[in-house]
Amino acid sequence: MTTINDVAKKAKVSTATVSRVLNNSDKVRPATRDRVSTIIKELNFVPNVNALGLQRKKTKTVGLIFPDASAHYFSEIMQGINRHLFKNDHQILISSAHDEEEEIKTINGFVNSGRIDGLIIMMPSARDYKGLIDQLKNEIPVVFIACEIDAPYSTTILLDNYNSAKEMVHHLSQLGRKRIAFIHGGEHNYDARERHRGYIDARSEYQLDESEELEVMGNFTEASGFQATLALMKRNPAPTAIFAANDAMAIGAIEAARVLKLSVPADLAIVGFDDISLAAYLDPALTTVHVPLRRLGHLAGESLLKNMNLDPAERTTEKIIIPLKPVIRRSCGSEQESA
Amino acid sequence: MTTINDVAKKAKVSTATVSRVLNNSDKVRPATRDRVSTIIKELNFVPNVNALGLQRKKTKTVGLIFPDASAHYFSEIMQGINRHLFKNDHQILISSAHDEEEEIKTINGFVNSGRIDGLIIMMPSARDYKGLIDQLKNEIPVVFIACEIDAPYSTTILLDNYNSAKEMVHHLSQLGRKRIAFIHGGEHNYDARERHRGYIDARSEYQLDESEELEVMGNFTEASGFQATLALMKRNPAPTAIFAANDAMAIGAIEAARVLKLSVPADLAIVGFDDISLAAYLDPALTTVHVPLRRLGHLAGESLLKNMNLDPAERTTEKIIIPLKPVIRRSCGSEQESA
DNA sequence: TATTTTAATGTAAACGTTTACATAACTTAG
DNA sequence: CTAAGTTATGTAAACGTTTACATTAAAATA
Repeated sequence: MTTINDVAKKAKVSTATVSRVLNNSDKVRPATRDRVSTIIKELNFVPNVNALGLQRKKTKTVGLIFPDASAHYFSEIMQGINRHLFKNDHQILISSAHDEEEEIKTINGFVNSGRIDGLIIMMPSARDYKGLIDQLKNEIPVVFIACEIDAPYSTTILLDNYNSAKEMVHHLSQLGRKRIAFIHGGEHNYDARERHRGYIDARSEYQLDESEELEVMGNFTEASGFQATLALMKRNPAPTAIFAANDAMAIGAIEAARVLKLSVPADLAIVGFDDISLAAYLDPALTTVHVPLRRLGHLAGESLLKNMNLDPAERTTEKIIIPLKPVIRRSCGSEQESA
Repeated sequence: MTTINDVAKKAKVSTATVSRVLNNSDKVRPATRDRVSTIIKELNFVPNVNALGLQRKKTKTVGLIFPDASAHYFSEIMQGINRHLFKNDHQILISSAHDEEEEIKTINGFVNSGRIDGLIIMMPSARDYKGLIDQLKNEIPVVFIACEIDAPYSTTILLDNYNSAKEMVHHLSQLGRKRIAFIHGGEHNYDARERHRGYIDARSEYQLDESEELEVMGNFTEASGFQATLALMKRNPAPTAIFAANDAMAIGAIEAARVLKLSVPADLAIVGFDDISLAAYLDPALTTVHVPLRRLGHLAGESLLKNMNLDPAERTTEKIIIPLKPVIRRSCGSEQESA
């Protein structure tokens, strides 16, 4: 590996001068600058990041902590983050942890080792983060994605799950469905809980059937949506619509309806949440809520970078809520069809 | 940020002793060790990675270069890699690049900046990597995933696309389909090309219709599968089966069949490739080829780590080909049904 | 041309670790 | 109790940068 010393020697200047050329700071005589630049290219010299990090206390790297489930969700968001950071010459260090304890350890390591300048935490299952937040406070800027955390001096980006869920239930009720079941995504998932909350509130607001047996727990997989639907259709009276907390479960629900020889949407309306790319290609095309994952990622990257360039004292506590749009297709039994 | 100096001072020892405790190397008197350890915990001291990297010339970090498309594919593989590396206390630095030039620059930066100890390159579209390989040679160990590269002293992990595609075509022909169309995934994608090659060879081997108009180009999206199918069904005579190079396009094909009022599989058999999680929940359930993405990632991580622990001189050129298994469901018109 | 001012370059310390080598503190043996 | 042998600890250089400060070279002025 070639170092700044090799360059300096070959160019017959001091390392200071090479450094100045590299950072095109100060005044360097054009002739010298050219000579040094040529040699840098000649030797394919790239400054050692460890030395840089040590000296500057900045690494141009941001950490990204994510859950080891929900692959689809995750990778889209990450692409959004990455694209923005890449443009701004920053790298991403990723880590996924199983449980909360492991996670806190990881974060601690990231932050205190001088490895990163900023952190994005995507942990829908996060609950008790007291210790963590104290850690972070004033160390480096943090962006939380879909976490229920009141951390001062950080950014939190949330989806407007609650209102969209309400809206979806409202839409179903307008279509005459009064007995709407809900397949939950998991108690420990923030998005799932919010969607559920929207469902519950909408039921009472729009005077729908509020019986408890219309709610069943799933885990965001097709299989769980399938099982949940089989269970739900044994209720008496059976639901006339099913709202699954994500598209995967809705797909399982559609398959279950097929097995039960129920026509969707005639006998049973089914709607999902997420708007995965193939939702439009299902039979029937799935009514769902569109979630702009790439944009979410982009916002996260942008907000983080902005805060990284700010004095700790200037940082603010920010909460960004991304509004979501229902996408009406056939599976809800609606006449209209949107793009 | 607390440093080894703070610890040393507080424990009234030299930094050397603290270092020895940290690396539990050498002999340190138990009493001293305890005292130092206590203070390390007390101060929540984490060694600075930049200083470590500078000194040790190892960063416990591996780079991961991936394409900015194929989110699903990518994130599963990454999870596989991550899980293995996390266990072995290594971090992952990711980067995705748009074009080849940008990519080579990224790799160059990664490698020559002392940022990483190993590199995993996932670039199905990679073609001409001469310059790159020369770069890498003997610098750090590399694993290529789904790249058509003959790089000495590195590991290449490939899917057995070719044989599985052949097998799938064979299966269709056994079911009496003689006019099998193919929806290509993209000329610049290694996996897509290999699947196509398998299709072509199978056609001639099993004496099927070899007309060129049975091949159409797609781009791995549902929409392209949809369009491709509409086009294919205008052929005269029309194909009796469609082999899509991935599941997303197969889903588009199924939707197209629906629009054309064709029954699948009765009028038209449709098969895909990948076995995404919802393939089993489609109507009809999709016959496809299962690709063990997590395992692929795991293998990549394992192989890389192994090579990182080897002397450059001891490294070998390795090529791992992962065999794939067809998953027979309803969409091909087969009687049998597999798990 | 000699002197002052300004611009370019060099020197060396600092960042936070590890580690070879030097030294100090114990043990053990005589 | 001293000398020799161990074992534990300390000192300081090294890793590859940046940068404050010192120095030298060039330009401007008298």
